[in-house]
Amino acid sequence: MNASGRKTGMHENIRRTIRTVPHGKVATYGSVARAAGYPGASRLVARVLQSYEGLPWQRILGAGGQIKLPGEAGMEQRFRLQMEGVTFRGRRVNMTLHEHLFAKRKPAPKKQAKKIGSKQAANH
DNA sequence: CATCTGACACTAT
DNA sequence: TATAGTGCCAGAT
Repeated sequence: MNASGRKTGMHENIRRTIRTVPHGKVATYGSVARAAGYPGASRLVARVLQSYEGLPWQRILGAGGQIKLPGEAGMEQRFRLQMEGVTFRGRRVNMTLHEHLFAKRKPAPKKQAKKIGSKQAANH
């Protein structure tokens, strides 16, 4: 990692978080961002979804369970979700039944002020 | 380095 | 419920 701090790690964290959303469940951009450790970076989640392949992108929705994908892509997302057993309430997903709750996470990835003696102290 | 842009979120109207 | 303005964050120009 960089002395300055993490860099590519952000995308990696977000990707990992997205993969934890199980089949038949959904999450929102905002909740994924928080769970990954980047509260407020909802737009970053969207960027990651477009940048990487192999992610369960259909399980990520806008606040309230709304599909944010425009046009046909949005229709496909809805279709895929329904294939997974996800139900809708009008145009939005019934979050009450399908929202995936992430485990609590650190408020932020801030640089921990040197915590304990580090791994070296423990020595291997 | 300044701006613009986008699969967003939140609040006010 | 729909629209508009503001805040966010990183990548592209």
